[in-house]
Amino acid sequence: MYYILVVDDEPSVQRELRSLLENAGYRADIVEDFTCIPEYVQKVRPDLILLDVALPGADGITLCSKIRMMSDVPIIFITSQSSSSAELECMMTGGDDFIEKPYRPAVLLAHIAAVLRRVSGRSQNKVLVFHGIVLDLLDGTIQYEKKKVELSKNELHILSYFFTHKGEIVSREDLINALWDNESFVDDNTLSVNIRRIRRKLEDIGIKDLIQTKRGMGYRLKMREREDEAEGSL
Amino acid sequence: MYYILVVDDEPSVQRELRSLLENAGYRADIVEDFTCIPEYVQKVRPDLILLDVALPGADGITLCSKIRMMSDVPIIFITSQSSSSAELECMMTGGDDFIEKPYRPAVLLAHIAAVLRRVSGRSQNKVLVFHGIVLDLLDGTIQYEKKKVELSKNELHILSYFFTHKGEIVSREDLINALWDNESFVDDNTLSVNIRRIRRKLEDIGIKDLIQTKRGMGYRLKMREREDEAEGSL
DNA sequence: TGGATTTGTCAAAAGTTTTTCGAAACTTGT
DNA sequence: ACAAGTTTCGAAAAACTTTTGACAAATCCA
Repeated sequence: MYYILVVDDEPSVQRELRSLLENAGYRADIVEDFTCIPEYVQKVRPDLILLDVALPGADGITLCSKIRMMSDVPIIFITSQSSSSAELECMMTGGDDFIEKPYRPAVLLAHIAAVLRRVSGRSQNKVLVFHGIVLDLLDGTIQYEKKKVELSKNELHILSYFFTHKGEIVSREDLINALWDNESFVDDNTLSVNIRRIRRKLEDIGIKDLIQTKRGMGYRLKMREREDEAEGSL
Repeated sequence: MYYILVVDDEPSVQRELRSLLENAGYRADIVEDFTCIPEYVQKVRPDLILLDVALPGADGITLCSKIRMMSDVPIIFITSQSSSSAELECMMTGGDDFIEKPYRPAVLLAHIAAVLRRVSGRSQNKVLVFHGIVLDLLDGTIQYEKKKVELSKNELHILSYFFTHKGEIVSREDLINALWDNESFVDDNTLSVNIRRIRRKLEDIGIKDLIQTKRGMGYRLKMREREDEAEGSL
């Protein structure tokens, strides 16, 4: 799970970014004490920094160059006043990307994912997120609030099917077709057992009742009341 | 000297970009035959691609995804009509950056430099590091805390594949393709044996459980869990 | 050429995951 | 409350994948 540091002074932006990032499966942290950010960065070692260009007291560009003296962490600048000379300065100071407000949340996430992809040595990030539950397709794991379990091939396959059909009722038949592509005549019960094993693993990490059964129809990922449209990262 | 491929159909833009890039110390090359760009990229191996989103015949986004199927080269999109959904699509398809026309030349150069700075760390690096384990590609050795072993060709190849796909599940098939690029029909078990030999050597220098097997899916470099309380040493 | 190293193959063993089975638990309609 | 149909559950068998050791083939290097 990637750890992103947000450096911005406006409370509304802070909240907005935090929820956006966390819903996209990142761990987000807000810094407010701008004076000792470079030291802080060195201490907590984030995977990426979102840095507001205009900060009260210190400006983002000097901050960036100070951070650069001690760390190579990727930095994405965020700015409200779009000026190409500001952009130039940001990029020359060691910034990795530059995004203007207002931005579409999904676009910001896409840029973050692109930078992280380059830096991490991982290829494309393939993560599906649902209510803070992070299903990592490359990794074959599912994570919820710091707890993580390994998934087997079937389990991963089933869960990814659910995560790409959030909230829909998925019929047993659909699942069976998705898993056992050709007709290999699996007992209908086989699916039940696979579901049960998934549910057990989910409980191990504190998720219960995620997969609901709709008797006679199939299964469904539980929709929670708090329904914010979070765009997943790539 | 970095080698940049420009994919754009307008002669004026071509000239402009060529002179801009060459004056900045890059080697620039213009492609016009859009149909076989992926193959061309694979052949000439540029360090970066500037890709116009709107091309006659083929669009930049499909082109990008085709290139991505065979190469990890950084791609910067250039567009004349600024649309956030186009930007989103570009970034999700594997693009590294997105720049709108009209741009200030210096800004474009700054973005190019930023992307190259990130990538150069990877392609030019002759050593790959992971959790204090140092894989020396030139030397053909792997080292961990003063202890070092020599690796054979296969072993080096496999390990470097893992080290460039940290934490991902790498399928046996991928590994086999990476090692025996032409179809020489190696026994599937051959890979297992090579893995075992690597594991044995790793154990000799005190590394155990680095290569995990995900049954039915492949292998994976063990990712360290991020510790929550960052114990910084200032 | 000859010896050492690396690489590929085989078949048996070890280990996991997946499937199957029957019984229990649950829903729904009458 | 009962019957009929679904779904869950635990345990054991089955199926499958990977590991292992031994050996042969291929390659490398003096």
